Amino acid sequence: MFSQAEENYLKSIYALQRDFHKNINTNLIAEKMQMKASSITDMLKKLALKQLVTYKKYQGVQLTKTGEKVALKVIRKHRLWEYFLVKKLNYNWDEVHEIAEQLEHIKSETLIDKLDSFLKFPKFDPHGDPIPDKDGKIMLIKTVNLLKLKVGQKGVLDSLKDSSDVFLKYLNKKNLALRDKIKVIDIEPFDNSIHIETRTHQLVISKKVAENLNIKI
Amino acid sequence: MFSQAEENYLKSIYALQRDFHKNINTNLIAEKMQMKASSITDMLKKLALKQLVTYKKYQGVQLTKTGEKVALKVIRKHRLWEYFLVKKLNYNWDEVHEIAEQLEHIKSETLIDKLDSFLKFPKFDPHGDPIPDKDGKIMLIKTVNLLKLKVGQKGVLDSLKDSSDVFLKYLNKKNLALRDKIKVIDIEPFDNSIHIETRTHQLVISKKVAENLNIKI
DNA sequence: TCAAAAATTTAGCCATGACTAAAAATATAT
DNA sequence: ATATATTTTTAGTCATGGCTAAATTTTTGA
Repeated sequence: MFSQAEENYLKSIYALQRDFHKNINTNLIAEKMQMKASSITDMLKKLALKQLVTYKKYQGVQLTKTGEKVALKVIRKHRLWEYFLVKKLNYNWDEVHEIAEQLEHIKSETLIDKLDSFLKFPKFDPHGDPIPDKDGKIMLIKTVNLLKLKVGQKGVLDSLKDSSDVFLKYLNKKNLALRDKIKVIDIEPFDNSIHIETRTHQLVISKKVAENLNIKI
Repeated sequence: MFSQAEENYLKSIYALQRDFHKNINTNLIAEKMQMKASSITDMLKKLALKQLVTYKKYQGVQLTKTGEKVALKVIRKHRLWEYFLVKKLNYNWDEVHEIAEQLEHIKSETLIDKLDSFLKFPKFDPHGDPIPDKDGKIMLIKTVNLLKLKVGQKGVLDSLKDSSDVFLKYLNKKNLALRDKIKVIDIEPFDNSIHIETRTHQLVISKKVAENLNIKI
């Protein structure tokens, strides 16, 4: 139906839309996908022709209803495969992204629902992200990033903005895991670094780290 | 490392070599892969450059040691994924080929060995074909095709030459399964059709069917 | 408001891997 | 032995999806 390249564009645009809630521009997509802006323009024209995005020259893009449905299907596949890799094949959460990037493009009408059933219909992937159901319905948990908390406030680490292996390895090293209770002890005005406390230990994290931690209050 | 296209060529050449035990020519590959001979020539040149086959113009090809190793890795992946699809996701044996054709190209140093371990190191795929181990060693079972049996001779249906879904559905319909005991009751000289008997029933199969059934005596 | 900067698009190129049609080499049959 | 048939290769085309460099449009700031 759609090529791997097309699916990857839709997925990226979907993610950017969720983060920025506005028309997504060429450079943003280029940066996210680590490609050149001219390549993006080319593809946006093709996606527009196929009615997967609405695109007006120089005005950025938006997914159409169809485009969003396709994106959600790819995301569903990605997250179910990640769950499979971690829960059944004993991978660590920081090892599965690359492989799931490939598996998400396997074409079959039935495969992903059978996998879903085999896995007993998990609701969240190993990074805390919700898995869309077979109708593309996705459970949106309300979270804020840790930067928004004030001194003394508490919350639970729910999911991550960045799920790259470097970031995941950082969290491993610092002994931070999903579902950990986190309390803000102090905020350093000079560099916005944050002193936090968990059930087991205390540590200082940088602004950059904090903005990638989604907290449920 | 290698593209899907390259891997598919190597796999096809491997299969043809196993069937014909000689240099494999362009047309044979073209027919097996359902492509035009000119496309085959193009790719053979590329594979030769990468030392995956030895190729002399107009003389056909042979896999090199490396080429064979790559082919066996792809076959290992294909068969393990087929086993997974049938045993874990409850697919029927006639539904898994297409999906495994895609899954066999997933790139990862560790995935297939973890899958192998998860599946408890199966030795045969759902069509009775041996699964190469992680060193590419493959168990070769000595079989003959059913055409070779004489009236009165008995054997066990071990595996299939053709594993296409049409043929598998035929076997389902006729109630023939791997490991069935088969006895030749009569051979019709006019069209070489064969009257056979299993533990449960009798039937007549055509020459074409018979030559695709591998029998262990 | 308008010149410079930034963002975006266009034009043209490249690799991969398919194709057709024509040319060349090999095999076959009288 | 050689003409014909068959097989294989070559040459040139196409689609996909990247790229660079240049042109164009939009945004920004004095």
